[in-house]
Amino acid sequence: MPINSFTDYPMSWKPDRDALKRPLYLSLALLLEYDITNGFLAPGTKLPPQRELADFLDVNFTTITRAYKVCELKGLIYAVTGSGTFVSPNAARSITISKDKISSECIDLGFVASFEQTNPIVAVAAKRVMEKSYLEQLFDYNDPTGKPHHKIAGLNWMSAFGIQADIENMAIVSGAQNALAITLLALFEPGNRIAVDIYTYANFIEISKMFRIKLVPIPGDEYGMLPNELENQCLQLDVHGVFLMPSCSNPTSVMIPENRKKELAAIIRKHNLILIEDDIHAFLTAGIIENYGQPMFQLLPEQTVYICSTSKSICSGLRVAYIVFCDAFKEKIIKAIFNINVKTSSLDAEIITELILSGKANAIVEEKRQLAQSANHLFTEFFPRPLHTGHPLSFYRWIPISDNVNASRMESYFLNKGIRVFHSDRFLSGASTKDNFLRIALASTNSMEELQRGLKILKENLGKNTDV
Amino acid sequence: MPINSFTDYPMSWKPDRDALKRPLYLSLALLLEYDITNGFLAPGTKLPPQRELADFLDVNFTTITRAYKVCELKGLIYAVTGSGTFVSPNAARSITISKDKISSECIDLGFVASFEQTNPIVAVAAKRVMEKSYLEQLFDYNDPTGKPHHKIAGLNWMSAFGIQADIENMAIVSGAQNALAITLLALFEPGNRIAVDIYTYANFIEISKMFRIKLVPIPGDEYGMLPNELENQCLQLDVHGVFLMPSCSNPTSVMIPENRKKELAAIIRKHNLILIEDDIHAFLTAGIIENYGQPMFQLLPEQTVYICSTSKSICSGLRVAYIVFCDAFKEKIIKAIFNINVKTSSLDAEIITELILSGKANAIVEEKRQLAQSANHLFTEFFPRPLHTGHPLSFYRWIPISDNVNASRMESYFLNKGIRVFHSDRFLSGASTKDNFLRIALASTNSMEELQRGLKILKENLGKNTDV
DNA sequence: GCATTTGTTCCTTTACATTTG
DNA sequence: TCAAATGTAAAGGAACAAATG
Repeated sequence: MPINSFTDYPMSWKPDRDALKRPLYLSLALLLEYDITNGFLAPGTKLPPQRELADFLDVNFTTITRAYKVCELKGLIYAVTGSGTFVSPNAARSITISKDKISSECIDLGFVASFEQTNPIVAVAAKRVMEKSYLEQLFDYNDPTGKPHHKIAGLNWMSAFGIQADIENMAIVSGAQNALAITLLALFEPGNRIAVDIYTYANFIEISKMFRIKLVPIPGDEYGMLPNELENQCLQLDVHGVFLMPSCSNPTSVMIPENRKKELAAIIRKHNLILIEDDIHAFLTAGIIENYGQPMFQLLPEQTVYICSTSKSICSGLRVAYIVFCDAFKEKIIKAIFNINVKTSSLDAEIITELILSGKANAIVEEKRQLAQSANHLFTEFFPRPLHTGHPLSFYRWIPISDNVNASRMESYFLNKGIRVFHSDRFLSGASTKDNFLRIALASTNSMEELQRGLKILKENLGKNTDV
Repeated sequence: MPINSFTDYPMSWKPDRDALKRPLYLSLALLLEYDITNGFLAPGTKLPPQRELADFLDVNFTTITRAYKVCELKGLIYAVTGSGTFVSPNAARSITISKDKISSECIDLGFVASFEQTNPIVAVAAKRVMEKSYLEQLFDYNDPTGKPHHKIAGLNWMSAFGIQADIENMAIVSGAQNALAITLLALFEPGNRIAVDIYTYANFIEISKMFRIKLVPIPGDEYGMLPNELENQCLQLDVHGVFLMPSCSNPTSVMIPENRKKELAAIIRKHNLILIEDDIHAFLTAGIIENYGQPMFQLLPEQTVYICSTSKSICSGLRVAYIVFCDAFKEKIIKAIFNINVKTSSLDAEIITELILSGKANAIVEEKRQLAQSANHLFTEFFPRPLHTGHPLSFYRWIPISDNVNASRMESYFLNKGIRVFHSDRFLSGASTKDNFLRIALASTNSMEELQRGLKILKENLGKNTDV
């Protein structure tokens, strides 16, 4: 029975006792989900402590634990022992980022495309593929993990980034996101934990939610995730994996230097984590950036799933990525590939292969690099101060902002001004922070002129958007 | 403390008490998984009852419940209230079916391909696509759910099967299996139950396991799933969905007649299930088979996810399927598409579209139908008696066998004889049965002559494979 | 620095439903 | 027909761990 009085300290959430049906915990979880998705409980709201709410509802406190857990696995709330339970920053909305649904008058500085101006080169390669004597063999079920010459071309391509692997330890999949889905399905289970940067790839956050995998946010500095912070979490929690983009993290554009990679690798090895290394930006880094060494896969080949997509470097529409793994992961990953994809289109893989073998892929990369350089140069003209560290050729920039309205309103405000930008809350893997940033995509406009117009709008309206 | 004596009635599984660590249930689940995957516990073995094992290990019986549940969600075991807990038929091996890993001397009557002899027509269409003025636009991130003209062609294609839908209620995905993965991820949660035929599509069983979705086997007859059996299960359990292939079930080749569809639809409506309708064989049925009416989607548009792959009908290597859904499912499905695929290759979709709009897709279908007719005709020459009912143009046949050795040994036996066939155990959604069948693929050989050789080997060796 | 607050984990208790004989 | 066997589901209890003040 209730023993406290709640009149003096009203609880942030008072579910209707009479609305509860058996099973109590599910009924309660549904009520909570309803109130969050309908905006009655704003992001960041502290929910009543388990024992207090249990007292109020006259149930055992572990019933509240269960109800809260259902919502936590859906990503609606998060809990911190000692502090309380809070509504997630992105609880009420999907943060999935895609090219869909944006008005044509709007300049897109949100979604990160890949300087699509290079696609005429792809068209030429596609036409050359049509002359192949074995063209028809690209249209059947054979070679579900990739034809041997596709795989060899992939290994060849990745060797420039420092990857040494055998044809037996790789497969062709349909893009980096597809590779992440496959990896999570193959090697993780619902309830497993993966360590990530505090700000990380939004679609990785979303797919983790969908697979009921918990993310453990690890603080970082200008050189990336902090090894001792990772170690702390591993000592406290049962962490199964870690997700990193060492060549150029998304969204922060942080590049992890070699010594930091080694420190992180030591922790990852010590705690036997599975490292998911998304190296989609390798082509902007390996052989380009001074002192760049090698992917972390080479440091931890037995514990790493290395993902190398060609979407950003070669062609975004063909959906081809390479996934590299050790023998221990092989069977599980290939099974997941069969169950999610059956196979990746051999035609798409053939065109990518043609581009690689003919050297045109390198020409594309060179052109994209120059476009990236120009775009970054343009960006620094608008935002000259050293607002950030990060990769000099990044396809996006990460800027701190003083505006402190909520993320949705911020994004809407800029949409109304004619540009789409993404607020840092979209990329939050855990609790809200005081800091606010914007991620500005540089690779998605049709021209530098359009990018310039977009950046102008951004600069003119930054800082004007502050609540009380 | 233990109160019974176990010497007289030895338990089928006696885990080592001292090997248990805390948490007990996880430790126990791991032991069980190890003993099953390493063959110490054969498929079909009855495990000790929860209370008996609890007594033996001196723990509470719900601790056993939890340990068993972990293994059940992994598909290793299944439990029947009142009867006991049993090792699953396919616990120790992956039943995922793919084109991978088969020696080249072997005639493949296992994996169901799609009479790949029609692929030269696809090659011609691919070349024509290269002449399109908008070719380059097929290589970017745009239109992640499909370009409008791709979708319109898809609706056009499906209209021949009786589908009426709006362009807003469909998307292009990368094949039927991909569509199933997307549907399960979008609309179901771990622990949910989906009703299926006792024998069902093996890769659906596998992906359900991976997503921790429980399958509820429903008995059927020559006209498909029995409505009253479905109703019974819905009354007893919380069933969330049902998976059907009404045009031609895999592996049984059963075609559901119109009145049965209506009866099933009534139950599905009454219990508000989500129907997953895999209509990959529509092209062999709609407009071909007498008295064929329409897909179940048209009976239950608000509750059905309709999946129409072009892999079997047009081209297997291009990985294009259409997925049709109501408004209520739309947001979730599109989010799942973004998180698993980002998008499907627009080039692949364009080639399929070209084939459809030029009428060549119909020519391919006509050729495949004729090949299917020849193959079925050949089959009946070898197996003349009415061994089965089922679709007359099916790409595979389902035959009862008297041989009663276990599934793996049976398949190995035939592999040694030079043909690959699949035993019915691969397709079991639940408990083992006394009956044994083989699924014989007719659409995977390079020629009718090769099929004939394969069927000859099959016939010569059937029935010779019986233990004791 | 330690008591308090708060969340986590897992085992136990209780009630119940189905199958079998 | 009904009791026994067997599995299922939810909620309670107890011990623990982290963060707070």
